[in-house]
Amino acid sequence: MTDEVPRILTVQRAAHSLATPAQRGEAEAWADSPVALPFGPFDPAEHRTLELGLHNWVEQQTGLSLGYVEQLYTFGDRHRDPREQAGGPRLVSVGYLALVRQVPLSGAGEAEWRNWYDFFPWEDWREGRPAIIDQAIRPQLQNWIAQISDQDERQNYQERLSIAFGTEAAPWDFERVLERYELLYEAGMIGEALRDAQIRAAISGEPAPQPDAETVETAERLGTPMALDNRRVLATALGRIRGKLKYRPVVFDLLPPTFTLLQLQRVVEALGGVRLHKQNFRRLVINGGLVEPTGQRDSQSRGRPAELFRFRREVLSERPASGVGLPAARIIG
Amino acid sequence: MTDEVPRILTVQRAAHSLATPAQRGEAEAWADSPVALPFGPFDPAEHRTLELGLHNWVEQQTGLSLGYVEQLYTFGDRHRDPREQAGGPRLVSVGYLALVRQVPLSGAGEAEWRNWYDFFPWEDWREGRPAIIDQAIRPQLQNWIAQISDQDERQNYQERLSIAFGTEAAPWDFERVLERYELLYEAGMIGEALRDAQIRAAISGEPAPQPDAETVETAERLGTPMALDNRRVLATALGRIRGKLKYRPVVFDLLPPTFTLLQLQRVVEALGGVRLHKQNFRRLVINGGLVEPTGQRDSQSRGRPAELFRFRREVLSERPASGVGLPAARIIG
DNA sequence: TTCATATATACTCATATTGAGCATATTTAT
DNA sequence: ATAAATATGCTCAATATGAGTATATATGAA
Repeated sequence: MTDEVPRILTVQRAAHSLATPAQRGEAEAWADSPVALPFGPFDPAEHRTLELGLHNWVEQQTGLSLGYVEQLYTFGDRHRDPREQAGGPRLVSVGYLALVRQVPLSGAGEAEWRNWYDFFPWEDWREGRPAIIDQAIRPQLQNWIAQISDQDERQNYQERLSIAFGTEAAPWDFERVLERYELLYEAGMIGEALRDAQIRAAISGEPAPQPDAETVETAERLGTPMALDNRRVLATALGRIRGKLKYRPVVFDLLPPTFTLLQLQRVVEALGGVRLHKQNFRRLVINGGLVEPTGQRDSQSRGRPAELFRFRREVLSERPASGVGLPAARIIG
Repeated sequence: MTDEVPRILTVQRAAHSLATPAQRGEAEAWADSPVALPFGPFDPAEHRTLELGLHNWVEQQTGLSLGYVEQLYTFGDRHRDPREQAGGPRLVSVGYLALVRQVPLSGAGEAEWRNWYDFFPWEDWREGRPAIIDQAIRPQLQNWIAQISDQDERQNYQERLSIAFGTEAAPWDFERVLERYELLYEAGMIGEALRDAQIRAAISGEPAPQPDAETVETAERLGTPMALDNRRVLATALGRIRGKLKYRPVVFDLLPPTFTLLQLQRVVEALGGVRLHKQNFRRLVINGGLVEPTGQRDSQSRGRPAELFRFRREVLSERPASGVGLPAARIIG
């Protein structure tokens, strides 16, 4: 986080992952989306666990030491990397989500912090419902679904649309980041979808599809494309972290040891993509025992100085993780 | 589920996973825990996605067609399989959780349905707090922690104990299945821990450790051991499904198309390992729009016949997934 | 010095949700 | 006819949540 911008660490191109220089050259020809998530090969001989491999790799490449680390998902679909179709190896990636305080990068030099919402412009509701949703996303998705010939399939997509993007009756669910991304991809509205169509055509020798101007323009408005399926991985991460925000104290790894409640709130808001009610947020974290006052106050700010708080680790052993999961141990007749 | 018993599908031994007959023979010598989760090698050439590989494999081996499927976790630690230390290949497993209605098994014949709580006797609180917790688990864990020499490490384990098994003040958290299992393993109280110690000694040529009688007896009371780290995988699954119970309608894949509310409640209770308040459960699922009445009634039962309900799919598009995740789309000043 | 503005903090109040129990309805077994 | 078992309906207190009002304490400009 810097100011109120949630950032992700990106590297410049995917080509590093490839084993041989020959493959690398081949990849660069296709790499019209040079922005990628940091990654590295897993070396079974060297790394005792997957997570240690991750730590080592990130430390070495970026100088960062990771705080909270959580395994996200393992991606193994064919054609995640179009080179596979041309006889390349099958790529299976184990994605991790890690939270770090932003620091200057000392790594190989191609790493960069980028605004998370550059990749998902429709996910940031802090300034209100993003206009692009009703201007482009909903109508174009609706059109795309309408022209599906198979009745069952059409109905299925209609339901997915309702679930992912909400309806009049149903609100927007901030955790369904992946569902939204996948719909946009399948509808061919996302940059990666256009790119992958080109690649498939090139490989199979068919003529390259020519998307019309509106399609291209929409794709550009729908954020920065990434290498391979990295944006899907990133969508998974955003959904996951949003899901955890409220019932596991994960955000504290993004804050200094002491902080004001407004700072804390801003981090939560940035990740959640929503504005929260300030007084209620205060009540929640204080009464919930998540933080405790230090007695010191912050001097930097404009108005009345805010008290500095710290995270209360004890909360971990005090209350069950899920605010509303299964009921606490109680036996009822 | 049969009656009120949640069941998992097991196969008879782990040896099938091995590539060559030679390795297989070697494995059988070590396989003193023949109960394993069903599994199979992933064949990149044949399987378009990991999940399709899973479906094919299970269908072919057991005749089951899977309903709800969810990726659990990818396990890649060294020495998940002790053979690795003797130069065997590194094993990385992608675990999946699938829900199916119990049907007769038509597969290779070694598959079997087993009570989930045979492997985690301390997780089933439906008949009250399991006695083993206070008779054996807590005191022996406490002893083990007390004899740790390093101060920081001891304190860390003490905190993990509080979080995993609760304290006077803090209730038992039904979702922390994995944390509990891992503590028991690290403390050497679980069958697999004893087995792995033997294997490590055999490989390194050291004399085999001789656990005392109490240790062996406790391990036996702590449930059936499984091959490799399969019980850890299973613990992950139980924790995951418990976490999802309350805010995603996953249980319906374990029920027939229509069911009584008590049937539904029994399934939730079996997985959660708790008894629930009947009237409140009814209120929850009806008012929550999860189910709708069919107008028909059940005739089998003893007392007043219960109405048959069905799952309301529409609920998926009506309300945000998380009962209490991030707030619904609302912008507040 | 004074006041407008910004921020922090405290408190109120209506509404919704949850935990627990009581009461009634409808069936089967004896 | 009655006891036992189960289903269903309703109440009530406690707690949590959403939204707002009120007060406190700082900065910066007039």
